[in-house]
Amino acid sequence: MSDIAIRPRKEFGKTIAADITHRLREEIIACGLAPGEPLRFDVLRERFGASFTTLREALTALAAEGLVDAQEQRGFRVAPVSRQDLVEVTDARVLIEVELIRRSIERGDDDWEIAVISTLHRLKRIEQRDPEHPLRDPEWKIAHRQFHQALVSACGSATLLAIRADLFDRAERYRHLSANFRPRPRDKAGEHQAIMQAAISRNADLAVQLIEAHIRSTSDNVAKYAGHLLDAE
Amino acid sequence: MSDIAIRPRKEFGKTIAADITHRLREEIIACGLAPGEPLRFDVLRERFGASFTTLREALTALAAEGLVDAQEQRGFRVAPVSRQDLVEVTDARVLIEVELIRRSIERGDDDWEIAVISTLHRLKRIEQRDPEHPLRDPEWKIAHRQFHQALVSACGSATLLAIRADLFDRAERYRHLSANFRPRPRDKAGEHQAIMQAAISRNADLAVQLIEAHIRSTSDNVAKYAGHLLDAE
DNA sequence: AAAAGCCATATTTTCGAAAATCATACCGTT
DNA sequence: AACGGTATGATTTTCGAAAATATGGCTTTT
Repeated sequence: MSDIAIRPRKEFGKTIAADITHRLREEIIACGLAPGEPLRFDVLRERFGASFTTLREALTALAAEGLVDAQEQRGFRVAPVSRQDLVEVTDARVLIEVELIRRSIERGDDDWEIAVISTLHRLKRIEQRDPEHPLRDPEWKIAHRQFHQALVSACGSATLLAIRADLFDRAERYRHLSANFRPRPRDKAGEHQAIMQAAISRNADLAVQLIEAHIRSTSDNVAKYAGHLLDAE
Repeated sequence: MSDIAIRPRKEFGKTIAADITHRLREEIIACGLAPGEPLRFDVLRERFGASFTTLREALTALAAEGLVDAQEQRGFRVAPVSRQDLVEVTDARVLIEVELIRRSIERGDDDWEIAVISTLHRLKRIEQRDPEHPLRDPEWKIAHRQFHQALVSACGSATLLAIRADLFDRAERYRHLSANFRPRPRDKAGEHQAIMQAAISRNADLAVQLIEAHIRSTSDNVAKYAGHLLDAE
């Protein structure tokens, strides 16, 4: 009976390094670690309970994803934010997401349609619980991510999906950055619904147009409500 | 006088991990480490003279670039090659490179033009030395990379340039893979010249068309002459 | 003979100490 | 006071031993 409720030191089957990478990623995206903040090993060691080298491995991986900034011989810090970076991430997302939506609409089968519909359904359910502050709900975040993931999942390119995933994470961090200052969410539910319908009805041009507007308006909102955080560096 | 000719254990100002990452990357691209080959720490330790954890950090970084395949609890191996992966890399390169060429042509200033012209000039000079086997010449590889880099350097997006660089490396590995079986290089010099002229004369449509043909014909050549290496896995 | 369990060995993964490097404060000189 | 150099403490980076995990062969059982 002694082993009840002992939290496992890592997820099953994973290395500690992979687990730390995951936890650090989530924390950076959620801005629990502020942009530009130095990531000192003493602090991380205490917070995550891992050794120097394991942490170093995790930070190296996150640096490749663009969430951490590695400064040779001077340690790591959370990747800074800036208007320029926000614009770059947004443009890159549009370029790639538009292409992947087209390919998915062209290639998607029944399973794809089901995935799109069901992930949207779950997202709506969760939104009904707390319509005011969806971003604060971890489940909403997951469901939102999964819906967008489902939309492009039939594109057929693991390579582009991996790139897309990294950009999505970087964009999500910006959303979190502005979440505390944004008066109230716009009608995302309606936008998601429209995107889903365009995709399922195989109207690629419309779906692409809606997705681009969706991405850009999210980005514009960040620039509008978190602008003061993007300039001061 | 005792310190003459002692090779420094690392490049100036860099960490050992960054140095090892660089050397491993070059070796994988050049197929000195074969696709799919297991990367055991004993062997790497001897070959690169670094410790477990330093090597691990390098391998983690290369895994994020798609040159190394990390298998949880079962070590690392050189990323395998396949027809599917070649197609994905090629398509992704076309998508991104086309966009970056357009942006560079639109935004490039005098310095950009000079960089394009001078990197092409150097490339041609090197090609004259050994017109038969350019890929075996390390200087040609560098010059070739720099010419293509110069073409897109004015695009204004560090984010997309970083993605492009990773894809370029992955594609270059496939070129090396087929280099030993390819009878003789096609007229790359002429293609590069035409691309340069289209770019400098700000003919975006033509430049894009030429770049896409350039990338795809290179990929087709790999599939043609290294096909036997892409299926057997 | 095939499958399942078990042990021994090979290999990866993690750790904290030690070395290397950087940042800062101090001191002497101009 | 300003500057340059140097010592000191803080922090990162590297290392090889030790722990954890996987692999392959051997034995036993069905």
